[in-house]
Amino acid sequence: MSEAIPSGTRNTRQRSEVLALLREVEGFRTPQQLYVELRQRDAQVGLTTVYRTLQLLVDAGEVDTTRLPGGEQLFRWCSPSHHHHLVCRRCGTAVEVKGPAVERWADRVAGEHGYTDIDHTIEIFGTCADCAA
Amino acid sequence: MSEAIPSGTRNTRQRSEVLALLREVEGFRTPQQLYVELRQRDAQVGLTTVYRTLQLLVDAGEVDTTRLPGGEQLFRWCSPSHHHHLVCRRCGTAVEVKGPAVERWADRVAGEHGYTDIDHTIEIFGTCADCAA
DNA sequence: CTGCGTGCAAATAGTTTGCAGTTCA
DNA sequence: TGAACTGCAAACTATTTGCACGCAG
Repeated sequence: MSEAIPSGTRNTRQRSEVLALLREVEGFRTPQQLYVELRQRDAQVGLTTVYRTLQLLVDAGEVDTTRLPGGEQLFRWCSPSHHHHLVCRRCGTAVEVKGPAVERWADRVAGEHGYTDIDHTIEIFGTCADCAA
Repeated sequence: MSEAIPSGTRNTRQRSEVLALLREVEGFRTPQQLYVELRQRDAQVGLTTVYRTLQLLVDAGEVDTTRLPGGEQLFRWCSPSHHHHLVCRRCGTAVEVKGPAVERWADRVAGEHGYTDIDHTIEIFGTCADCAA
């Protein structure tokens, strides 16, 4: 039932807690934030485990990761299709956005310069309507 | 003559060394790399000073900064106009690219979702022709 | 002169790892 | 049962800061 836990790994209480939280929140979170939120809901999970679980999920392609301009890692439960994010720099709420034209632009530009094995990062940061209020 | 050092600050040997190196190299560098390269050319500059000088230059808008997927900060001497980078993930060589259409897309998307005070990050990573050889 | 700049060493912050004890399959 | 998992504490990495001294203006 609690599918989502990568196969070949164990389904532990801690992992379920992390997964459950990730699926509930709507934006990106740092491992530290997740740790705090877990404690608030009385979920007994160590910070180390939060980090390890997140890494596990990233490897399994079940969560999406990016970085704050300041350098901390952010994680978010994420739909599998390729897209980018519009992230509130205050509360972390994120909106998934698509931009097929942008993808094409990136590939074209890279190709024109002789670059191969292209990958790209597009993040839009702003203050969401709620936080701006 | 060695203009480029932000006004209101002193023109020291160390700052000139950092600036000179930045202007010579063509790609992004981490503070640590710059520090090593400076020592190799017998420029006596402390790591702390490298960090402080880079911060100074970023504040003055004279260098451009971004992050490696791993999280370390990268700095590059950079032309003043707004643009993005196509960075070789192997050697750090970077090409400045412009994409007015992308800028507009980012602003429009953000606005549609009620976000304000927009900023964006667009980085394209790839392997340059030389490194692919 | 005089205060900004420098560099060492120590402090931080985020993240990772070693290891002994615990737990799932 | 026994390998995988957990969590504490310690290790690490990148970066920042405190402070006494030095040099630019």
